[in-house]
Amino acid sequence: MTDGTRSTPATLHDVAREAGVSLATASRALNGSTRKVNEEYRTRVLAAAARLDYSPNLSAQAVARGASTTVALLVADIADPYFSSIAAGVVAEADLERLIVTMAATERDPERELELVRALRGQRPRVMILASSRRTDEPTDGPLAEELAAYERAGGRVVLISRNEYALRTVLLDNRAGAAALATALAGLGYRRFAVVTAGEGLRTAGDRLAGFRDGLAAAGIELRDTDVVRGEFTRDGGYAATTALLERGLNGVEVVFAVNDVMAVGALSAIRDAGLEPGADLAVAGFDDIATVRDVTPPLTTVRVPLEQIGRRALRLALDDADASGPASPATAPDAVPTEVVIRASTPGPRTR
Amino acid sequence: MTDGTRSTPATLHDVAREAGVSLATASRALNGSTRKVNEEYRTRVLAAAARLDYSPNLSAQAVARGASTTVALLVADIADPYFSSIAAGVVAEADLERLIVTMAATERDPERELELVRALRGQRPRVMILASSRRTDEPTDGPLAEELAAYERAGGRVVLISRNEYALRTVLLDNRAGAAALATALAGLGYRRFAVVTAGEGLRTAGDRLAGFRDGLAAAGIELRDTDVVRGEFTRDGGYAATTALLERGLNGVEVVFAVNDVMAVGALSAIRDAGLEPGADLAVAGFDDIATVRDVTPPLTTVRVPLEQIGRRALRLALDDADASGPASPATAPDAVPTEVVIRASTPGPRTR
DNA sequence: CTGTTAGCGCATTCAC
DNA sequence: GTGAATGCGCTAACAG
Repeated sequence: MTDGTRSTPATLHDVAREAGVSLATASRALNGSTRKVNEEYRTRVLAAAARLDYSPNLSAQAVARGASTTVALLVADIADPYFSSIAAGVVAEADLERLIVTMAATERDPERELELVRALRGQRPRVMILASSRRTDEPTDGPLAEELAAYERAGGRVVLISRNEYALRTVLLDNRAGAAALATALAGLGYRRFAVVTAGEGLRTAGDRLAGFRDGLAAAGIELRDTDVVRGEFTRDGGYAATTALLERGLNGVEVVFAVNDVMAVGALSAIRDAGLEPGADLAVAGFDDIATVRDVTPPLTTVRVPLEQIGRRALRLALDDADASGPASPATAPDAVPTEVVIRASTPGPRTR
Repeated sequence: MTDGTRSTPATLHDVAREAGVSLATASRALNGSTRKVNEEYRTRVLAAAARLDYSPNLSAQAVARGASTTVALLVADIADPYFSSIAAGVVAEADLERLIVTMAATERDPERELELVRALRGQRPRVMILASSRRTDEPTDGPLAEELAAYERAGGRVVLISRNEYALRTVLLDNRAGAAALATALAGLGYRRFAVVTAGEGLRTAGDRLAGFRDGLAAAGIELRDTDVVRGEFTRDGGYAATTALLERGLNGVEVVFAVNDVMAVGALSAIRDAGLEPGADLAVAGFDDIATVRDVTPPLTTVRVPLEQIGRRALRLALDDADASGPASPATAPDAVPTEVVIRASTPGPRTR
């Protein structure tokens, strides 16, 4: 029961007094490196701490130690399965290191992102992970770069996910190669006329995937017409709207549409169905990411698998493992890209035999 | 460029010296309440801070002020859309208050939850939000309750989401009434034979929804047979497995299956389809939560809408708004439950006319 | 308004 | 091993 007795939390000082030992001893018993304190005192301190409901003040520890136990994570949208899966990975790995994760959402707004980086930097997090989307028009020497550099100079470690236009640690996701492989696979299935549903210009990820898809088609001797590239927001509704626009304009022979991520692809599926057509049969659909739900839509979605949770884990590891302060990896020693894999499902049954 | 020059972050002290003012003045110029410092000094301090890339140390501020700017959020599984939507709401609302959210995942393990609460308490968060699932066998005077009580006694505010078996602030989600309304609606559609896919015993939310569904059926003069209640994990795969078991056992006339949450329902849809049946037509399906994806599955899922993001926002507001330290609301003044709404979609077309 | 000073809670030197 | 003292970065009285 929480009665009205509002008191301040017990401090280490209180514990020391209660146990009849010095502050230093209490500190050592509760945290100090490996056992250096008499077993008797030790148990007395622990008992006192339990009795007083003592909980070490992490802020105070951080100040005294000059180092926090925090990891900052920036994503574009927490409710988006792409980001929440990455976040789950980061949190899981952080937990192993007894690190606490703080999370913020940029909503894909570069200014917000900058503000958040600034604010989060105040935490002096051990690591800062940026999973939020990078933009093509983003200068590598702008204020964000400045901020990140300052953070690193002060001993922080930043990890980018996906692209490494900055000279910073990066979990490389080869969007371009993945999309190319998808295009190759679809061409192998016999498709010849393609359309792409992508995000508005400016988003690196979307741009790379489109470019990669073009690469793959070109390798198969297929050209992607600019008029067959439609754009929408990088969301389910954006995919729905763009696909609807494509349909209204008239397919003109397009057999399959590639949406640059799965949430847009799912929107595409619904748009096709709402237009009275049958996804897969009348118009095939492929996505990218392999988020959990694409197995359960109808037809199950062909996509490019990206190990989202692992990416999150890897991002944290990357920052923690080279604690030798050797600085960010140079492009030459850049880590291998995370492996992606084309997964063909029923949404691309092969072109209709007529 | 981050060159090798690794330095410690600039401190307020540095800024003060650089600006040629006292520590106090620098502090006031950068944070101190409304303008009390000479405009000239003010700009000088700001300039110095910018020049030095100064970023206030939040930990130090927290220690000095005796109050943090942190909100701790506990969820069962970050990648689950139910929780990530709530989290998105919490983060969005926290952002308005310039509060930082720290997140942890209990993985539905009560022991983990306790550990996490203990660990998070060290942050001295202003608010602690528990969205992780409560269990029926959970004592209201166990160690978790103790821990939460201690936290509140020390001035913290905890908010529970869903159930209020504890005497703590709660965002009430009337799972029971929602499920009852769903049962009523389905009965109104003409269904007479029901099955339920639920989680293993012990989860409050699952239990309440099952009970409510029973209530609703009973009101319609329909009995739910115990043999028509199948259990699985509280996940998509759990729903899939349980439904598969139900199908293998034989439907025996069951017309519609209610899965106690949408992720399980989505699994049910796939299980039905994989068994060679047509969801909706051969076996209707209903879920609970109205997560984003259920509009895009086939057939679109009948469910009970729960304003997940709003719940997250409301949880934070609840904790912040009664900063008058009046303590947790008594049951009598408990806040209204969040409104839920039955949403009938194509997955429950009404019983087959044979 | 500004500067000086005393803490905040804790880790960690340094003597004992 | 243990305790006393110093300092981490910052805020908040407290005097000027």
